[in-house]
Amino acid sequence: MATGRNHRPATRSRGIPEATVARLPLYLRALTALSERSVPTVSSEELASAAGVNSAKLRKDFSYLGSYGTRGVGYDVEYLVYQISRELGLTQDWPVVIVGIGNLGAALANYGGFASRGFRVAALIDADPALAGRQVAGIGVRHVDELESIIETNGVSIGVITTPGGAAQQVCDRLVAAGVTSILNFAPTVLTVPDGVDVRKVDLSIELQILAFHEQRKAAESLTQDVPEPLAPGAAAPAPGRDQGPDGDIPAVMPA
Amino acid sequence: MATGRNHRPATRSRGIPEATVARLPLYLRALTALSERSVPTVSSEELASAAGVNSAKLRKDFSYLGSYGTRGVGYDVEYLVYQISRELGLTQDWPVVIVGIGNLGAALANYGGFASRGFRVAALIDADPALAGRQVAGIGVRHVDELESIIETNGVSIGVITTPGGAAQQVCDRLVAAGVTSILNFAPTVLTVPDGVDVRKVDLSIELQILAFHEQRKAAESLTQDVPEPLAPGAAAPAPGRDQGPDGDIPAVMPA
DNA sequence: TAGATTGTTAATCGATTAACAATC
DNA sequence: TAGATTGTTAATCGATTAACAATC
Repeated sequence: MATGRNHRPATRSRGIPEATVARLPLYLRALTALSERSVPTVSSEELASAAGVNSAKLRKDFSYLGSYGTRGVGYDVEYLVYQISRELGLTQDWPVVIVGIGNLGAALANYGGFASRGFRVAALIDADPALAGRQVAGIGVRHVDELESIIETNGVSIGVITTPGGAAQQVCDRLVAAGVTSILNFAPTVLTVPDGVDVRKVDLSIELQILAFHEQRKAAESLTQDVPEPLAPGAAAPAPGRDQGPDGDIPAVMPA
Repeated sequence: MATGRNHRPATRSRGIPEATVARLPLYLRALTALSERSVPTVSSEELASAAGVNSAKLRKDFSYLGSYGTRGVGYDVEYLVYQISRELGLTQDWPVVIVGIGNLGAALANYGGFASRGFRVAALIDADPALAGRQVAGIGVRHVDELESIIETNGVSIGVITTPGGAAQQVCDRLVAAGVTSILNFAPTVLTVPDGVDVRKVDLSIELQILAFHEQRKAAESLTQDVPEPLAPGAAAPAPGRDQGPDGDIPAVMPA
C-alpha cells in the first residue's frame, strides 16, 4: 500500500515497486554528492555503501529503471543522476503550498533542500490574520481565505499540512477540492481523502516511540545476558551497522 | 533493515515484527482518542478504521502482543492503551536531547506530543555560543561542549539530530561515545553507527520526491486515458481512500 | 585474454489478507 | 441459543538476497 490509490496494484504501470521508488531519492542524493566531487563513474558496491543499502538491492532497483550501467565498469554518475531525476519527476517544477505557519511550517519554508530538487514554495498559508502579510523565509504569508485562488493560480498539485491536528482534515478537504492531488501531512491525524489523492505522513512522535521500543528491548537484554558471549577464536567481530531505519519507506531530510 | 543491529533477525526475542511495531503508535493514538471520549470498548473493525488500517491486519498485529480482546465484544480501551504503552516502553520516562537548535530543532522543542508519551527533553544543544543560555520552548540552550556531561548526568539514551548535514556524523559520534544508543536523524546524511545503535531518519525531501513520482504518473495517465472508463452499471464507485503512505514504516506527527 | 562488474534468476523471507473456527 | 467478534490459519503477495552468467 502507500499511495492512497488503493484500487490499484502497488506496482504501477511501468512496474516500479514502491520500495524501490522510496529508495531512489537516497541514490539520487549519494549520486549528487559524487557529481559535486566530479566523480565520473561509480560501482554498485560503492554507491550502495554511500546510500546505506546493499549492492544487490541497488542493482535490483536499477534494473527496474533500465540498463544504465556498463559491466566491468559501473555507472556513469551524471547519466544516472539524470535518469533517476527524470524517473522521480524532478526534471520539472513542482509548486507546493505549506499550510500552517507555526514553528514547523517556518522550518520547512526555510529548508533549502526544496528548490534544488524542483520544488518551489508557491505560498505559505495560515489561518491567523495577524500572520498574513508577514514574511517567513522571504515569502509572504497569505490568509487561508485565499487558499483556493492560490492553488488555482499557481497550478499547485502538492500541499504540505503543518497545522494542528484539529484543523488538518478541514485543510485537506479544501486543498483537495481546489485541485491538490498529493499531500504531505505533518499533523497527528489520519486524513481521509478521495481516491486518486496520495497522502504521505511524517510523524515524529511515532518515530520516537519505535526507538523507545527497541531501547527497551536493549535494556531487557542487557539484564538477562549481562555477559556477552565470547567470540569464537577467528570469528568476525560484529561489523558497524549502516542501517538507517526501515529503508522500505521513509523519508527525506531536513537540516535545521 | 531498520534497526542498525543488523546481525539480528528483524523479528526479535519475543517476536514482534517490525511492521507491527511501527503500527502500534497508530493504534495507541486512536485508542487514546477513544479513551478521552470515555469509550469503554472498541471492535477491531472500528479501531482499524480510526487508525487507517484494515481489521485483519490489526487483529494479526494484536495477536503478537497476546490475547487482549474478548470474542463477541471487542477490546477494552483502557486495558489496551496500557498494554500497548507498556510494549512500546512508554510507561517509563525517556530523557532525550535535541542537537541543533535551528528552525527545526525549535519546532521539535515546542512539540507538545513529547511529554504526553513519556519523552522528556532533557536539553537543547547547539554549537553556536550566541544561542547558549537563550530559552527555546522554556528550555535553556546549552553549548555543545557540554554534550557529554549532559548525556551522562541525565542518563540520556535517545538523541535527536537536527543539525545541518555536515555536522551530523560528528554529533552522532559524540552522542554514541557518550552513551546514546538510539538516534532520530533529521539531517540529510547517512549516519554510520556501531552495532547496537539504532538510527531512524526523517527526511522531508525524500517524502516530497516520492509524492512527485506518483504525481508524475497521474499526469501521464490522464494524458493517455483522458476519458475515464465508464463504470459498468451496478459497479461500485471507487471508495474514498484511507491510505496514509507506506504504513510499514513511517513516522510520528508534529503539529506546528 | 583476464579481471571487473552488471543485470537477472531463483530461493528465501517477511507482510498482508481473507476466511473461519473458537468462543464470548 | 443466536449473534457478534476475536484469534489463528493458510494462501498470497511483495521485498530481499545470494549467486552467477553475461559482457564490458
